[in-house]
Amino acid sequence: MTDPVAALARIQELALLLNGDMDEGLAAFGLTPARAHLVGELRRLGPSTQRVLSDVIEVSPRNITGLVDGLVATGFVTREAHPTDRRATLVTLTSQGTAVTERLQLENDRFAQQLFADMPPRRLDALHAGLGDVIATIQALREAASRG
Amino acid sequence: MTDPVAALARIQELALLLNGDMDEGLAAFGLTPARAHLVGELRRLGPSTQRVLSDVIEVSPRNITGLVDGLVATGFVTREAHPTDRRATLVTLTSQGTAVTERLQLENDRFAQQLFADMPPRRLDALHAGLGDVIATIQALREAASRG
DNA sequence: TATTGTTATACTCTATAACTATA
DNA sequence: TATAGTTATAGAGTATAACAATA
Repeated sequence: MTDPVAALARIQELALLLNGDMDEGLAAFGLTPARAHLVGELRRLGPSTQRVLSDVIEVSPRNITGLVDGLVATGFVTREAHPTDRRATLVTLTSQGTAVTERLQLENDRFAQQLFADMPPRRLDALHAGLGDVIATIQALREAASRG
Repeated sequence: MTDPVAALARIQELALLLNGDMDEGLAAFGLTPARAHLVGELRRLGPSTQRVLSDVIEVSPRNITGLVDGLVATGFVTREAHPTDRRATLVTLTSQGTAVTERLQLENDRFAQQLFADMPPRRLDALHAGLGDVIATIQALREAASRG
């Protein structure tokens, strides 16, 4: 009989560990967490206006200006003229930016393999299912809360 | 047959969700994550010098000065004279600080109950065990990496 | 008029380095 | 000489508000 509080504590401990590792990994590539987030969305979306990035990342337009400034200075992205709207700029991954995001993805996948290499498939299935339940429950609780 | 990459992705998604919820919860009590961490250690350790807090939280002494400044300004802690070392100050939780940390603890526990209320005990056990394995594996990988 | 992105301003978290007061 | 905590300085992430250029 596992104590729910102990189970949550384990999730929280794991979140902390992964966060630390992730931030270190990003720093090794010259990225901060916030900039990596932006670069990741850019990879998913393709060239995007700052306005779109602001909506997707859920951060103020002013903040996007700062993040893009940093990424331009470190060579991950460029600002290009928008073809039809002269108010807007298109933020575009450089080849370096693309290469780094791809390597990050590969590292992440390799880490996943390492992490579960010794876990029996049954146990991995159970873990995956349990995590899915927890995520679903959190989302349900959120919706209930937001509906009042 | 669960894909390890999918399992890691779920852990990362969950970490993100919990982080967001946690930060919101703290903000509702007037605490930032960094200040909440300090207050939590203070609860665990009792009145402590800034030097000790710097070591425990693993953050520069200068940063502790800033965090304590903020917590003093918002009424969570006080700076008291150290009884024997006149260079040092003892950071002490106020009654408000104590009350808030206790409420945070209660909320966390209540959240854990809610989160797992509908999960069968077997499944909770499996999740708990799987998480323990993952944490142990990460720590082992870290040690291996730090030994070169 | 509404929208895009900027400048202006401010707060938090983080760091290193130099300095003061004490040990 | 070493330690505790500060001031000085700097960079990153976050926010709101005012403003320019453009739609």
